[in-house]
Amino acid sequence: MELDKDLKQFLEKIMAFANKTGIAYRTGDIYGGLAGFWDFGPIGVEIKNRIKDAWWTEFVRNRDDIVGYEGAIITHPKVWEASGHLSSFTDPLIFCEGKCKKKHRLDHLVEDQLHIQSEHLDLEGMRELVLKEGLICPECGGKLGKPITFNLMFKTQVGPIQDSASIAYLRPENAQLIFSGFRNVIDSTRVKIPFGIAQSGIVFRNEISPRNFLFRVREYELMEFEYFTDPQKTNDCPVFEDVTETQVNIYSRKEQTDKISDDFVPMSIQKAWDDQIFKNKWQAYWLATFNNWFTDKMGINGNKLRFRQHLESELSHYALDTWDIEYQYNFGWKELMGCANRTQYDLEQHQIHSKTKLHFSETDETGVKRYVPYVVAEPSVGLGRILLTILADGYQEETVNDRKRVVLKIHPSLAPYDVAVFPLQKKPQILAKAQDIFKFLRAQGFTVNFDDGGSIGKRYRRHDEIGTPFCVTVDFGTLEDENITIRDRDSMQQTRIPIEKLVEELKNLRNNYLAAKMI
RNA sequence: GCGCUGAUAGUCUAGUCUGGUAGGACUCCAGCCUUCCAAGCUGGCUACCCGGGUUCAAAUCCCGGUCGGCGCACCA
Repeated sequence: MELDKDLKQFLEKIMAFANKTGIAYRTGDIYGGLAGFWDFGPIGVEIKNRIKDAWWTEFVRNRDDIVGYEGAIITHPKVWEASGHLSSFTDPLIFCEGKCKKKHRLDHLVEDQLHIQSEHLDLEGMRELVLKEGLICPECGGKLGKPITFNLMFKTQVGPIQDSASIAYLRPENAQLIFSGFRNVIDSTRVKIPFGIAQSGIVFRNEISPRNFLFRVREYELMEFEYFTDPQKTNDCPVFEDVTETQVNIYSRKEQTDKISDDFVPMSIQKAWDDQIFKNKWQAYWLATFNNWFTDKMGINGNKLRFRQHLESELSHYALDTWDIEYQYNFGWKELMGCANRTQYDLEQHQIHSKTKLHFSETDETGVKRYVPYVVAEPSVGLGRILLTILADGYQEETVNDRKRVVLKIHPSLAPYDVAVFPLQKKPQILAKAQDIFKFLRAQGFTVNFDDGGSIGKRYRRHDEIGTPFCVTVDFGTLEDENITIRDRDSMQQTRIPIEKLVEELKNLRNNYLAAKMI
């Protein structure tokens, strides 16, 4: 059976599937749900934790140049003042109640139509002007409604007294915790430039319109790091060789604005660098490294990934150049990961606002050198988006014996269970033997599920659906010869091996999963 | 946030127009049977998104809200 993943309904199918299998549910479901917020169920939390662990292992534990950090969710308000988030995100808006229903910046309307400065007016002041001066919608001449203040940040108060001094914000990104904690990290550890500081944590954004299941949400876990270099050596990337051969799909500004080519171009990282498509070598390195991590460790189809450069008009206030790695969802090519070159902007801002020196000192042959480090790359990826991508990419429907088989073909290292153990029959000796193997595998560090419910076929299907890569079945023969059957999720092939080789075999199968798939 | 549209068990759905005992399939649970790919039989659990209104009577009609989808807008 061919499953058309481009269909508009595909994501709804994934949502129903995730709900049914215990991956994700609407939060407060019994009360009707809350838009933009999701709970993760028993299966979802396992997959999620494995993705997170894979990220941390790859980019923190297994690297000499990146250290970890974990900042507070409710953040010192000055942090957002310094970063520019506070001033950039309190736009007063007003809606047209006439024909066009469009939204307008109220401060701009007041300035344009009345030619007065709006800077010192609050929302109420501007509202009075609208009524007094009879301002109308500049689009269609319709009546204007009640104005609102739009801020992307969730606000809260700290302590029992509610006044302006008690206002604090839930962080909309982890990055500012890293920047505001930068001084402490360089003072308390022996990091050497170039290096990165990584953080995985929950962030909050009061999105106007949450959409597409786990894709656009108001609370999510962001895994990101800031990679700092000497501002004079932003292109000194000694590990660039590791990625030069990597083949990626490039969708640069040129492809997006040229009428002639409005499609991405496949090429190697080396060629992209030679053709000056990237402005910074480290940024190219990190994008390529993540591309490989998505395909090799997350098992995501590389043909559905592309590198899209932000247009000038899209760039954030702090960014010199930003590239997204996009995935081709059924609802279009959308950002899976962003990687901005944030320059020295943030550290310099915090240096000014905090009156604390945020420079790095190092000694070389020419003497002592001091500088504010330069963030060449900030690879930033939402955990929920990876989970969604893995579900969308791995969900398959096949026809087996005229019946539908739903199988989640996710990388074995991300599956909620490493292996399931079944007794072929509920006979006491077989049950006991299966229990022994179950306990043995668990003691060996595998995440194991024991299932003796219903028929053997039903158990295989149940585990196909949640992505369990291997099932081990104990039968009468096992009692005689100590052999069991390993059944492979994707191919449904069965192999009979001795119990003593089981652990080794499971590890081999898991480690060679992608290579075996290629053949 | 605006416009259009929808919401019935864990899942898929019938019933809504035309108000009158909410039905089926799959899943799940128990039992029997069977024993390497969702087999069969019997039994069981579980639902009209929420709040008002109209009515003798509302899943059904009306109003408001919530949540989803699509489009627009938004996405530093």
